[in-house]
Amino acid sequence: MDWHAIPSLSALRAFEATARLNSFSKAARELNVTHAAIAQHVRALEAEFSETLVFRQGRGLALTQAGSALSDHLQSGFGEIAQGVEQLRNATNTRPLSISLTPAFATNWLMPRIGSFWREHPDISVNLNPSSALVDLTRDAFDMAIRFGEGTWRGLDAFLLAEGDFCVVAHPDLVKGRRATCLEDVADFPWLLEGKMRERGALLVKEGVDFETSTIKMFDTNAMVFAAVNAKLGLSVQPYALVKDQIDDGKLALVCALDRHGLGYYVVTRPGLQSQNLTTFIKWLRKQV
Amino acid sequence: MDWHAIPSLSALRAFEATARLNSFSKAARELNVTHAAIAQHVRALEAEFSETLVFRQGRGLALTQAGSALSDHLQSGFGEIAQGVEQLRNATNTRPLSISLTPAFATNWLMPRIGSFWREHPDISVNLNPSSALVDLTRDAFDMAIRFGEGTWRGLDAFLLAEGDFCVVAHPDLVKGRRATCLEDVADFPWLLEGKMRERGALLVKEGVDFETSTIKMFDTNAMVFAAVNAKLGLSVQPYALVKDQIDDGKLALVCALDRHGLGYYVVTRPGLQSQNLTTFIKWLRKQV
DNA sequence: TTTAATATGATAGTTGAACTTACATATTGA
DNA sequence: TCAATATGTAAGTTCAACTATCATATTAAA
Repeated sequence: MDWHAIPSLSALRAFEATARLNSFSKAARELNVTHAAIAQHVRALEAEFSETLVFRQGRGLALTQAGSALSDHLQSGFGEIAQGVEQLRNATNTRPLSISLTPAFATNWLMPRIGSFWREHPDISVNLNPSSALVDLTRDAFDMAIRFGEGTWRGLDAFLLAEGDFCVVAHPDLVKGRRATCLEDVADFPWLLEGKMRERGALLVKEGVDFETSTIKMFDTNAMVFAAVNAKLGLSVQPYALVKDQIDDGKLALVCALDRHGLGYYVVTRPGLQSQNLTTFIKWLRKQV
Repeated sequence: MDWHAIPSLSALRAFEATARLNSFSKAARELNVTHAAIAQHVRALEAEFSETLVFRQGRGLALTQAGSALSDHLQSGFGEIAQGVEQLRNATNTRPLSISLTPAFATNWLMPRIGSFWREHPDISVNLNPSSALVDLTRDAFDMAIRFGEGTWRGLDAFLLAEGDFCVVAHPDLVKGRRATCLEDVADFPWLLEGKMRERGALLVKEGVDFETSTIKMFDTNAMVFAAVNAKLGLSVQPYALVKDQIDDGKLALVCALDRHGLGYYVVTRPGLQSQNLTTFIKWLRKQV
């Protein structure tokens, strides 16, 4: 593309409208300017090409051969551009919201609630991508992510969705008949830990748990830890937000809460303007907490 | 075409270059502006669409899916426009010069000289359209006309190419042995007149010719008048410019010159800029007189 | 023919989109 | 760690684009 060969795009736009409507005045009304602006542009084009493009015919204008030829190309070219712009606008409004989140948060927090969003906004489709891997919102075309952390991600906006305070939980049957309100009460139960989550182990050490004398069972995923807890195999450390629902329902027993440590689940977005659909979804999210 | 749906064309142009070159800096150099100007345009587009179009990748930039889709349309659209502009520029420089002139001037003045123009400018083709009818330079797509008259045509530029002084000519054989330097000397010869040219008859009356006592032969075209003169049938009134060459060659005899009356052959053009080829042709014309 | 409505023609004056300047920050390769 | 080369951002400037205005041209209806 040699941009030097192309005269003022505003002038070409003015001429395109003039050619299509056979009138400066009509073109001016379409482009929301005065007829003088249009006429100046068209005269400038004629000077640029040393070629008459339009001439007076009665009340309006008619195209010369040269003007007609140029107009054909302009209509086709600008049409293509308009189409591209149109497609982009449509795509922005109709494509599914793409959201990256951790599998545990998806399973234990979002899935039980997402039905309400779908009922309220049946026209907005949401594409949930559970993955522990960090993603680049821009490169991987996610509109939003829900991440566990301290709330600081370079170059991204984030706000706290749910506190990340950890707690110890067990199956109600397992601790039935026990006081089970502090760690000492359940010191004889095995610990069920996800292999990757070393920080949760460290947290327990800080709470006075002695791994030398405790039984420890490791699992690959948090989903397997939950399955083990439900099988009454032992105790698990989980963010309170993830297990609150099941505790309230009596499906899990809360053994004890651990100290706050400043972590939490954050809604992470790209800075700047957000699509209407994303704004709607985030508003809904805030209503859930 | 709904121009309201299309954002700033300058911004689209900036984005097109950015997308093609994967760099603000390169786009800026191509468009002869600073990188800041390009960046502002692209950011404005992103805000307009609420959609990221480019993101940093190493030293340069990469396109998002949305950016890539838009870029495709823009390249195609702007390409079409560039092509139209290019064709128009080429057409202006390569299409034949189209010139309207009177048949008599073409035959008697221009044709004997045009060979020299073709030799000097073999690349410029000239389309001569002999016609007595007045033409609209713009509507009929003529670059230029040569017309006989007073030099004032509304809305058109004109300059005098050759004086239009009339003279009386005859075949040399016809007036051989006569003094033939004034009208009285040849009062007994017939007048050969073109039917339409009543003003030339009026001119003769003003010169003292008595049509009551003279023989008059009328012809439909000036070419037939010339043929009749060459057949030694009588006298003819012609603009001096048209017969000067033949008088100099001895092919015609000049009987007498008539009074000046302010008419002449004019080069008539549209006001404003002229194509290079037309300028060249007009320059050559002036050299011939 | 006159008048009213609606065009284009032309130009001096105004304005804001586009641009430059300037400095900060980020990435890469030597 | 430094030099080279990007992008990020904001304040300030400028000129292309636009408006306002008046003149002129065309058409249709009175």
